[in-house]
Amino acid sequence: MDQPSPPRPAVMIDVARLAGVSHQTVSRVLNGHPSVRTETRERVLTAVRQLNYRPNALARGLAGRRSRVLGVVSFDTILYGPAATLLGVERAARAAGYGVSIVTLEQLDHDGVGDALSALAEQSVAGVVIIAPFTNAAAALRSLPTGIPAVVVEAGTSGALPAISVDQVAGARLAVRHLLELGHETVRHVRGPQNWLEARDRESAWRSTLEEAGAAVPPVIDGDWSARSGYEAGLRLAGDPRVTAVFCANDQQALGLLRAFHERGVRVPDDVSVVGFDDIPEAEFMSPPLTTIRQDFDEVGRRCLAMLLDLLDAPPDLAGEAIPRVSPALVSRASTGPITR
Amino acid sequence: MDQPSPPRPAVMIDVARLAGVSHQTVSRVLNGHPSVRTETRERVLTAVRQLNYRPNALARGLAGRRSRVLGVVSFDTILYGPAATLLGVERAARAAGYGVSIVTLEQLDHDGVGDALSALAEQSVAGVVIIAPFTNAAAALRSLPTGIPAVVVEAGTSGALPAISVDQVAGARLAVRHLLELGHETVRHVRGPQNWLEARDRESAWRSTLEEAGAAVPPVIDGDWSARSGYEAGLRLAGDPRVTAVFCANDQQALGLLRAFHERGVRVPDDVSVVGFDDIPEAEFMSPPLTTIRQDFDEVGRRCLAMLLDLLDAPPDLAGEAIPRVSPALVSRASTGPITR
DNA sequence: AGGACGATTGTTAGCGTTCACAGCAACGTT
DNA sequence: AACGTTGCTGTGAACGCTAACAATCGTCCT
Repeated sequence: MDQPSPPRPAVMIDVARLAGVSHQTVSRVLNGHPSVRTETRERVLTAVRQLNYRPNALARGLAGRRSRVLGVVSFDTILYGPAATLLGVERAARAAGYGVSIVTLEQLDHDGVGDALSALAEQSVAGVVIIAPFTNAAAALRSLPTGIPAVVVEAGTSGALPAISVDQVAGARLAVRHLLELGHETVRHVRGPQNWLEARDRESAWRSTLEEAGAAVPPVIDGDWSARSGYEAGLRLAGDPRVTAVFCANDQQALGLLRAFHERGVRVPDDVSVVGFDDIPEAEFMSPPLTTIRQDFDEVGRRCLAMLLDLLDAPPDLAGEAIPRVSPALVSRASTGPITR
Repeated sequence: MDQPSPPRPAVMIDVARLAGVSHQTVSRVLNGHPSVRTETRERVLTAVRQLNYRPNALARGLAGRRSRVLGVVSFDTILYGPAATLLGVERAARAAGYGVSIVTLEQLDHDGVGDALSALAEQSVAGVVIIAPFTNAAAALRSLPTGIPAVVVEAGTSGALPAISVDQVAGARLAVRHLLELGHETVRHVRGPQNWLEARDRESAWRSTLEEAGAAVPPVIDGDWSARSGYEAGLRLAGDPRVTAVFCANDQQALGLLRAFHERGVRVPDDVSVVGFDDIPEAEFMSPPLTTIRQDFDEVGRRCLAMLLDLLDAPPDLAGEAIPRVSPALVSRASTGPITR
């Protein structure tokens, strides 16, 4: 506050002048180039501090190759999963010194992803993370403009692009096994929207786990991710005395289901056991507390960013790499119990 | 797919050559400058399409004044409010042709905001939206580097910077009045974390509404935004027969409270009425469905962006402007009812 | 001792745009 | 006929930085 700050922020040449060196030397210091005398480096750094100099990212990006900014294509950032993943990615990116530019898709379609991608390309992002796990993703991704390095998060079995995902199949299996082991003869499933890969994975793992166990596979019940869809499923299921266990594709649906059961006098877990998926912070405080499958979205974000950074350094054979999977875990709470009728 | 796409994306000079004009004319066409002959404009646009040219935002930002990218400083993007606001802002920004760069704060402190802001300044964003409604915000904001236009969202009574907010006071008043009108003699309040402006506003409005109505003001109960804190508050309150109405600072807390009441055999709304705040999508499916205060975050996002864009064109007297407030609404559901004991 | 070499620094040229300032017609004015 | 005006277009110089190369110096090797 002593000196009136200049209206125009300092630029590299100002630093150079103050330190008595050329602007290129300043650049070298800032980029950690090895061959700079220690004394010179000190002098430059002092000048930097004195002028409160911050390099201009735009100019950097224009002149150099890469732009210290990553793009993230996301979908419904109010949903817990995408929001948590976005946060994880953003954190990891910031830790690695990258800025993050986001584009939220309005709808899950081919063009949407294409547009988002080219909007990001326009901003010359160094790479992109795609958190848009819908079934047509692969196709849209092939239209990646000018080969920006990209990593897909949460996609199921993709293949075309480097991907990382929570192991949905393992998660669904945990849920179904848990219920079967409690003595339930079979398990109903309220699935998620069919254009989400996660929803498909969870459904097919539910089906195959039942089959493996020799249990009957009852009809699946449709739903989107909303509590409302769970509620509606619950109303339908409440009348059926054969139903003793339900596996919901996410926790919100489970909440709606619990609500419907409560309304209809179906007791949980005495009459019916319920399992969700995600372990949202609220799951523990539902009535009753919800048994669910926990996903570590932060880990997903970290791993995915590590992957992208690798890709930036060495953009090699993107084919055939195994998709790293983060393991989910069963969190057992009061909404599930042994069969009693 | 007919022509092999060139490895290097087209730049302005390529377009110019193809159209047989100078690069400056291309620039003029792209920026909608009036004095370009229609025929020339057509020729340029055709070339643009043919080469699939997209202007480079970095170069644009460097050369021109403003950079078609807005910064957003946010806090806990997993919370419903911030996530919804972020989405609203992002949508509005995209609609206005702006990209969005985000920085999520790890913790709510002065330095955090300062760092976030200078990280964004480094990227030469045209302006920033700050969704970090903590009580020290004003101070931190004054340290805005080099006067980037900024708008604050969700802040309470700020003053230093242009702001927009949901009218927390009106919302809390709606909640308390609703309960009083149902015949409750007074209303307990589970408040939010004290460093959030919203939490303070809701608490003080709760207090003043009670006072205005001549009702006793019982002690406030501490909480953060979490369901857990609501649960703990619920356990404490469940033993007290004088408690007939509770106003929670958000819906998650209300969920926890409902859980605790259910566990302790307190019936809602027969024994105690409960009101939340936010109207998260799950509120309708809690047991019982939650009476709450709905906030229109999308509207907040839109209004706030409009404000910022105004600021970009004319950065005038930022002092003393009244803070536009978005009105919340009461959504009455089964968790509240007339007093019965 | 002559020259090659490594370390350190400076110089020059871009990166892809926009901005400021010319040009250069075709037109009307005095 | 000489001179402003207006409408359209081109030229050169930024913007702030990095990349590639040149320059300088002291040191090491034969």
